[in-house]
Amino acid sequence: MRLTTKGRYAVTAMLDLAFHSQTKPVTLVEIATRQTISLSYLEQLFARLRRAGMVKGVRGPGGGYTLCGSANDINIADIIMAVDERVDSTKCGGEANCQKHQACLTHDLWMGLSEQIRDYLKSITLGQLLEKHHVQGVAKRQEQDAARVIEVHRHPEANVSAL
Amino acid sequence: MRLTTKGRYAVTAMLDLAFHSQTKPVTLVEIATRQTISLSYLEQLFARLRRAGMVKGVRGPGGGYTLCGSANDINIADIIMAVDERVDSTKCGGEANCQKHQACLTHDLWMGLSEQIRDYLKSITLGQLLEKHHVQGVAKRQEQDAARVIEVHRHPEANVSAL
DNA sequence: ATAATAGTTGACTATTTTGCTGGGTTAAGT
DNA sequence: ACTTAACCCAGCAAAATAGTCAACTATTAT
Repeated sequence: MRLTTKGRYAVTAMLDLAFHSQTKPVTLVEIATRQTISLSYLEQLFARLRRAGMVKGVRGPGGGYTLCGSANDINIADIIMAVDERVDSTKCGGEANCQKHQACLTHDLWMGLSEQIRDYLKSITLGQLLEKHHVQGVAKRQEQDAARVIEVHRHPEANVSAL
Repeated sequence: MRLTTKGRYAVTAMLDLAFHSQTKPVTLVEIATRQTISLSYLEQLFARLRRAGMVKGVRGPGGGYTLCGSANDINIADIIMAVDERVDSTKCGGEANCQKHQACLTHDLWMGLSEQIRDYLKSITLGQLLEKHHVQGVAKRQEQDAARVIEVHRHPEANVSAL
């Protein structure tokens, strides 16, 4: 399991998609502008995500991408692995032909850790993240509201609508 | 929090160090040969680890590196962050000047996830990994012993010492 | 039919990271 | 003095990352 900016881009885009594709397909152009990711880079990422069966492309006017299935059925580990292009990740790929015992020991340790991380990310779904964020968002808005109440007392003209 | 091969090298080297520096300092040459990492790359990694206060260098003959403190006090997240050279990691670095609300929302989501991963890795120490591995190692050896018993019955000449 | 939309593909470039080489200098033990 | 090692650089080649460009194909609204 590797965590790079590439995976972050993919997760971010999928989050955006999950958030906006409730009613209609979302175009990559929208995601690109919202998330400030280059369109063509998104195209590459979504090509992999589509091949992994996580999103579905809808052609023609009004088209775009939608999630395949519910946001609650899509976990973070799968997204990252879909775009990450697994490359053996070890020099002695689990083979028994590795003479260097010590190397294999620590190598085993790392693999175990990596697996733990993967399991962990597998237990987190897009739906959970959105849900969690929703809660946080509400909390944050409440904070801001409270701050605005205080602020209004000093600068009554600053009472702008925040959303 | 990023997980790359660089971090893996660092964790691997630290595991090796924790395992072998019980009595005396361990030279980078030893680690390099055991873990098949280039000496100069190790030097770079250990320069950072030293600056982070995780290892102590001892010069001169009989010198090498030792852990600063117990293996139970060194967690994985700190090792990775020490070598990883934090580079802002976000375009709108938490600033309030980011107009793109939507971008910040999903960005927040990712940051939250990243933090969860970091907390998770912070909860795992070198000592725990070594301990865990020790248990696994014993179990694996027992498996192999059992397999050898079976094997001996078929090919008595294959009774080589495995360790 | 045809134009518009939008995905598909592949090649191509710039930048960054990675892993490594080799040259030193400095401190400490013999 | 001499050796052993940490320590410190400057640079470098290969790979990965991030992004670009352009031609192409499939779908659908009109």
